[in-house]
Amino acid sequence: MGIIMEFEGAPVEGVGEGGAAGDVLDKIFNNIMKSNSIFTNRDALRNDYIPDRILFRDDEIAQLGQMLAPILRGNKPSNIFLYGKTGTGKTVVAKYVMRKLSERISQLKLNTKFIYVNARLASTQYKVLVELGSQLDISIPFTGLSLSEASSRIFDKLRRDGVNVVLIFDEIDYIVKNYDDNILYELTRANNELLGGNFVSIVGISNDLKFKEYLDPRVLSSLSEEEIVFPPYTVDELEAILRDRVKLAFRPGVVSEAALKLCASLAAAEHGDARRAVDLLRVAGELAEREGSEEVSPDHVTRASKSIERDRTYEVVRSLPLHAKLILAAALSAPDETNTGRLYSNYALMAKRLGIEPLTQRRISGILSELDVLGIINAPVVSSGRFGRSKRIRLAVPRDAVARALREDELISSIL
DNA sequence: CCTCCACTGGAAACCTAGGCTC
DNA sequence: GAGCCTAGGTTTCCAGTGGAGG
Repeated sequence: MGIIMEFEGAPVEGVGEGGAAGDVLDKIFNNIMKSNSIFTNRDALRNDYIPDRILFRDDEIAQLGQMLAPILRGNKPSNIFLYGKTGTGKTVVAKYVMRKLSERISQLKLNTKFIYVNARLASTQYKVLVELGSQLDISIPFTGLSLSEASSRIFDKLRRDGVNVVLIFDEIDYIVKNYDDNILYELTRANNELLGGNFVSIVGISNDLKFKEYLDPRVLSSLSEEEIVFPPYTVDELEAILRDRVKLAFRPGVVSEAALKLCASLAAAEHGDARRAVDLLRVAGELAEREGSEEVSPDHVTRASKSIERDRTYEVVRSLPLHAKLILAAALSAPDETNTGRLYSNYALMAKRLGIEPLTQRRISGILSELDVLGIINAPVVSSGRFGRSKRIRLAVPRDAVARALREDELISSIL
């Protein structure tokens, strides 16, 4: 297994072989080592950071704590369902409560484990079970087993070891929409199989408020025995949250009041998304630091906002499967707006030129819908009357970011 | 009000990689 | 090691459809 090195941010230019390179590197390293970094604790701005106190979520924390408290007596808590839009604190609250409870559990020497699985990363039912297994030290081959075989291996092990599990299942809507709710059924059913007082409880987290409509009624009734709804943050709340993080992450006085307010209002415009607010702050800070600025200004925030979008696009496109990339390559070389048929023939041509067998139009239509969901393209179905019905396709992200990510792929870069 | 295009999107069949059984 | 099984991706088949132009 190789080591993949990733460089974040702007490429370092002018570093070649020979004498000058050392000087450049020395300069970079010295800058980093200088103790007067504007950051004091950059980690406090990472999006997996869980602060010691979470603002404006006291009720939700209390509710979740209350619902999960039975595990301290070794009893099974209800299955719980958390929902609210992105960046409303669902994940952070869940992880926070999980951390606090874990402390108690280890004091009491209870055999209960918390497991966190994100369904966007473990994107198929089978992968969810593999992930679940790996966190419980049960090795499940990445293919070859049936879902029920894989889940009974997990249950067997839990029963043998007498382990209770609270599964925090983030972005649970992802698997349910793409497949059906088999594993959810398997998992909620687990308690009947696990005799002897063991339990598996699920804390499901969803961004999609309508997600429940996709669920089988049997699963729904057992999955959402309890629910907590997370409202979006207001601008004032976002400001307070940022102010809190600024204290943790930056040297005093570095972040200007105007910059902070701008972060808050930009994020508030996107349905009160705290994650976005903190991301903006972090990237703005990194920009400021890289430029050797002593202050994070509103200008840094504005530029951060653009750079975040580019980075996201770049990351998403880069990790796409080959044919999805080819479709984007075809879309890049097409006019701004096109439709399925035209894009398909363009794509098929490119594929053949690369010696790749093109997928069928039916499949491409499906991939286009997936790209639409990812937000890379915009592809609503429109009817042009006599001229048929098709997807109206246009890129929804900056062209240059897509192009940069595609050029990374050796095969595709050869025809761009 | 009807027609008919260029697809869409559901359903089923098929393919592949890999584990399991004997 | 042959033969069987499954999940997930793809192909095949096809009925269904919104609305501009007649």
